[in-house]
Amino acid sequence: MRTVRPPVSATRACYATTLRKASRRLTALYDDVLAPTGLRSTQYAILSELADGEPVTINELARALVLDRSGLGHSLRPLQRDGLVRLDKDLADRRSVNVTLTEEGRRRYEQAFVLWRSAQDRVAEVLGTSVADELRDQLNGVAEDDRLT
Amino acid sequence: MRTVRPPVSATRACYATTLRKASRRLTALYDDVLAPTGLRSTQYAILSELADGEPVTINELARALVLDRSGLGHSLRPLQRDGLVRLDKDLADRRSVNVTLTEEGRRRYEQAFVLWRSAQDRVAEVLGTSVADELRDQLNGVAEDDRLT
DNA sequence: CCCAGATAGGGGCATATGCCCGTTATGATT
DNA sequence: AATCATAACGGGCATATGCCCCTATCTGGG
Repeated sequence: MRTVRPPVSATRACYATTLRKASRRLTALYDDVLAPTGLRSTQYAILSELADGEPVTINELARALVLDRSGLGHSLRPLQRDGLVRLDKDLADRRSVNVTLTEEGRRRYEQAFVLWRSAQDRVAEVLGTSVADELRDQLNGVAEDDRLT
Repeated sequence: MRTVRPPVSATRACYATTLRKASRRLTALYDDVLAPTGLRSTQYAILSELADGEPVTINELARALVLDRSGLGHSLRPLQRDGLVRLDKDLADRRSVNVTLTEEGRRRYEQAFVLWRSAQDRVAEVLGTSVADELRDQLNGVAEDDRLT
């Protein structure tokens, strides 16, 4: 016996694939909006994580962003090269590297922040603020759920 | 004056960043589960989109997966190299390239399908089936929403 | 004090994604 | 039939991510 209604396509059934599709769609939107600053979504995310000013190690940053530590190291190179972040050996634990925003990095971040907000507004406008916020909060839960490992 | 409760971190506020974090978390889980097959999540997604057997062009595939056309072209190379998919010029429109699963590709897909289901079950078990399904359905909506462009 | 085990990164390699530009093939217009 | 706009790719380049292995440091027993 076959289902009456056509089953959803295989990729629409997969939790991970759906998440990646939605992620690509939204990332493209933010990338477009942020383009004038020369920053990409991921780069913006890194800068915003550093924006409070407290130095963080690569490991801490990776955990906060749910990123692979090595991968984050690579992603920091362009930012360091462009003078937006600084990497300093931690004096107390010389295995660690502290990442901080440079002045230039802060300027760039603040410039991007304005555009970022307009991207956020656009999403809230399309999905509805409460829907978007609830969705985001649920996804933060998924992102931080250690059982999903 | 400062806020009483610590504000959510900047990256937890961003719709796109949250989506990418959750996406990375879940993709890592699926990659782990699929590892024995030598397929990654994205590759599995491509194969599953081809699994119904009807040939699709690179463009159609890209749209279905919310992927950049050029990027998808690159992603197909490893699959073609490993003999899992075949690329043929469309006879009717020779600009187009039809992508189809090879026999080997189908075998691999079916092998991966079993593991994929266990990954799905794991997610459903952690989040709850109805929560996970609703979340996924909402995200499919986001992925397909042309207003988010 | 010394060593075994654990931890933080770096480097290399492979895939993932996207953008831009150039080429080829269609199709609609004149 | 010549023309021109459009569509589908391919190739090159840059960042995004992750994995694995190696090195430099810590750290907690002996």
